Amino acid sequence: MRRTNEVLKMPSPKPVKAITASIPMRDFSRSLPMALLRAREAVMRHFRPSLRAHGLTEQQWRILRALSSHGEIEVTELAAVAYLLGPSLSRILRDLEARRLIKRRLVKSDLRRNIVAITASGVKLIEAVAPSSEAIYAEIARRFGARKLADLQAMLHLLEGSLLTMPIAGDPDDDLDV
Amino acid sequence: MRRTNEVLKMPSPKPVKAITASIPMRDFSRSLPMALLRAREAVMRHFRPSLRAHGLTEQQWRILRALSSHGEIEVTELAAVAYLLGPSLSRILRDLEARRLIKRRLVKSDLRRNIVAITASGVKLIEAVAPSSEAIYAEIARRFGARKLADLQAMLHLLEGSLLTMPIAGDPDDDLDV
DNA sequence: GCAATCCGATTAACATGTTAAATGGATTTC
DNA sequence: GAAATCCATTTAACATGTTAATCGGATTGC
Repeated sequence: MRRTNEVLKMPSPKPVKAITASIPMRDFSRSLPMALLRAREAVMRHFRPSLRAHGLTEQQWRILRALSSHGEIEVTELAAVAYLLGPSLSRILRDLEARRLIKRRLVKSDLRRNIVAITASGVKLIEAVAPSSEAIYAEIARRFGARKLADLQAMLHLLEGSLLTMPIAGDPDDDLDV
Repeated sequence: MRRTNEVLKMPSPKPVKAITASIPMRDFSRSLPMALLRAREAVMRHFRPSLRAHGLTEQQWRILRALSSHGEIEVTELAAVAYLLGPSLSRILRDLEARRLIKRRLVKSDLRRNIVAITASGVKLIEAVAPSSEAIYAEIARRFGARKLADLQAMLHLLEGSLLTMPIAGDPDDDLDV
C-alpha cells in the first residue's frame, strides 16, 4: 500500500536500475509533481471564475499584482517576480499595453531595457477584483486551517530551497557522465 | 513581516472590502498558488531534461505512465488518471498514436467510447526513461527528507480534499447572490 | 575603433491549458 | 419510434509554457 516509502528510503541510488526492472515504478498518481499540480488546481479553480469575469487570466492577474506592489519595474525583474518566462511575459505585456492596463518606457542609459508600470485603469481593475479574491482566499484558509496553511507554505518554500542547489542531470554546466 | 497571517486569521469575510482599501493585498509572491507553482517547477525542472532527451513532454509521460499501470482504459478515465483536460488529451493521444506508442480501439457496445492501451514500443520507452526518473526522484527525497516529503504529500492531499466540497463562487450550480 | 562577444527583449515554432462549440452516437420521453 | 436530450470525444479559438533563434543594443578585447 505504501510502496512509495520503500523506494524513498533508499539511501544509495545505485541499485535503482535493477529495482525498476523488477518492481513497477511508484504509482505516478502519487508522485510529488502530480500532488502539487492537483493541489494547485484545487485552489485555482476557485479563483479563475472571478478573474475571468473581469476579463483577466491568472497570469495577467499576476503581472498586474506584481506591478501594483512594485511600482515601476524592469521586464526581467518582472518576469522573476511574476514567475513567468520571457516569451510569455512579452506576449502578455503587449496585450496589457494594448488594453491600457500598463505602460512602458525605455531606459535611456540602456536602450535594451524596458520599464513597465501599471496605469490608473490597471489599479482600478485590481481594486475591482481584490475583494472577491480576498474573500475566496479567506474561505480557503478557513476550510483548510490557517495554521496548516502556513505550515504548508513553509514546507513548499523549504522544498524549493532544497532543490535550488541540486544539479540538473544532463545539464551542460554539470560535469557528470549522463 | 507576516501580514499574511493577519488576513488569514479573519473569521468573517464581511469587512474584506474595507480592509483591502486600506491595507494592500497580501503580497501575492507569498500566495498559495504561487508557492505551489514554484515548488512544482522546482521539482519538474529536474525531470524535464531527461524526458526531453527521450522525446517526451511531461504530459505525454504522464499518459504513458498511466497506461502502463492501468492497462486498457477508456479516454475519459485516462483523463482523470493523468489529470488532463479532454482537449489536451485528444491532441496528445493523436500524436502518441501516430508515433505508435499507444493504440486505440472502439467499444463495440458504445461507439462513442474509445479504449486506449500502450504498445510494446511504449513500454520500451518507459523502461528507458524510468531509471533516471527514479534516480532523480530518490535524490529529491534524499535532499528534502523522506519524512518531510511524505508529510508534504499528505498535506497536499488534505488541501485538495478540503477544497473539494467548497462551492465555486459565481458558478451556476450554486444558489448565491454573486 | 572595430570585431567579437555578451545581453535584454522579442519572435518563432510547437505543445498544452482553457473554455466553448461541434460531432456523432446513446437514452429518454411521450 | 421519432424528437429531444444526454453523453463521449473531438475540434476550434485563443492564451500560456517551453525551447531555440533572432534582433538590437551594450561591453569587451585587442
